[in-house]
Amino acid sequence: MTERTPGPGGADVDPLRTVGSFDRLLRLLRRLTTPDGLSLTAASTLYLLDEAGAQRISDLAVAEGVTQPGMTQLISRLERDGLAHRRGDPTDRRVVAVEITDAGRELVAHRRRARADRLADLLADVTAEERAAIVTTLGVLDRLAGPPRAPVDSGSPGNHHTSAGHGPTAGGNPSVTPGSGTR
Amino acid sequence: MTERTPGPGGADVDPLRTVGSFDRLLRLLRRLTTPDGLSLTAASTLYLLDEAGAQRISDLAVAEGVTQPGMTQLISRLERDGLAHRRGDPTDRRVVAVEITDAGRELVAHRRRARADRLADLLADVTAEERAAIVTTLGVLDRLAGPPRAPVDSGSPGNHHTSAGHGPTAGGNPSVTPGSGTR
DNA sequence: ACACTTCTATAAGCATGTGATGTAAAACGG
DNA sequence: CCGTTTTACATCACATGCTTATAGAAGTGT
Repeated sequence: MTERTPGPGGADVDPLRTVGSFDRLLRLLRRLTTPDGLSLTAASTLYLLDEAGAQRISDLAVAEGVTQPGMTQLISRLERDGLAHRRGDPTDRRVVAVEITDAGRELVAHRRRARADRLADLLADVTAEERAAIVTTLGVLDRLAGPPRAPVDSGSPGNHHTSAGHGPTAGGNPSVTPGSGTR
Repeated sequence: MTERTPGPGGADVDPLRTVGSFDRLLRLLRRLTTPDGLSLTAASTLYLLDEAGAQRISDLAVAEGVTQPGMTQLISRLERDGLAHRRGDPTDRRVVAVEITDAGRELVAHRRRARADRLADLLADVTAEERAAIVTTLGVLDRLAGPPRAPVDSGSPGNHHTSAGHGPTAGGNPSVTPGSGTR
């Protein structure tokens, strides 16, 4: 409420100021990582398994943006901890379907609750108006984070990537196949 | 707990839905990590050095939420890469003042620009209304992420107007002294 | 002078990621 | 049907970035 943003059509987010906030956000996020001993990737993977059901390793790797060996190892760790397990696919014996276990589901649920509580706490200090703004912002984030956003060349050339060089999204496509392709 | 039903007929943030968005945000963030080879902590530390000037190692450790040895090592890496350097403090020869170098400053500036550009790109797909909402949200974040600067033990009693009772800051206080871990 | 504290460094270990390779199963081509 | 290629996963060697435990040097108090 302190800052009444100018009306529609006008002024904008000041990128520099925004970047500052972004830094602080990152610092904040780094802190609330894994209250329960799961890495970000591990947690995210578990969530995915919980929501979308069994998945093959390479798909998980793509979804989480890590390499296939990385995902293999992550799954091994999850399996070791009893949160997921491998199940062979009878129709194609190369693939491994990874499933979340009951323990995993429980952990996910617990985490989710804890996080919701925490958020609720934080939101207690926030006015209704601000809350509305947050809801809107989250919607935007959903939009931006949801679809992988078609890469550069597929269509309109007007899309200039400023930081083209080594895209931050460079990791964006770690390419699941390390050895076989590039080279 | 924290049955935060926002009172006066305001728009409500549904914690569960919010948590979902939060997950997606995390996934997004993990991807845009370090386009230029810096870890989150390294980047954050550099920013701090850039903004606040020379700092002693233990202060940096507290500020970044890592242990003192961790910070010592991080500084060694930054030094190795020419982004920061140690400078002895003549008045107290135990301490080491860490300073950012010109190269470090340059990198920070570059990163900041790149990030601003990227943000600008993203914001291109956002309506003015949504932008306003984002600005408001960022303000909230600043408020929430900014002050909690006074963790537990340091100094003045009665200082804790922070989230004393219910420690949502769960992992939040690694504390510079190693011995105090939960576990 | 001596014990105590403070600040940094070093050592050893763990978790998590990468790239290069190995290997079995499936898909293709003749 | 057999050989080659592709696909899907695993394994190995290594790098990073943390952690705890501990050492050691420099201030402080008595």
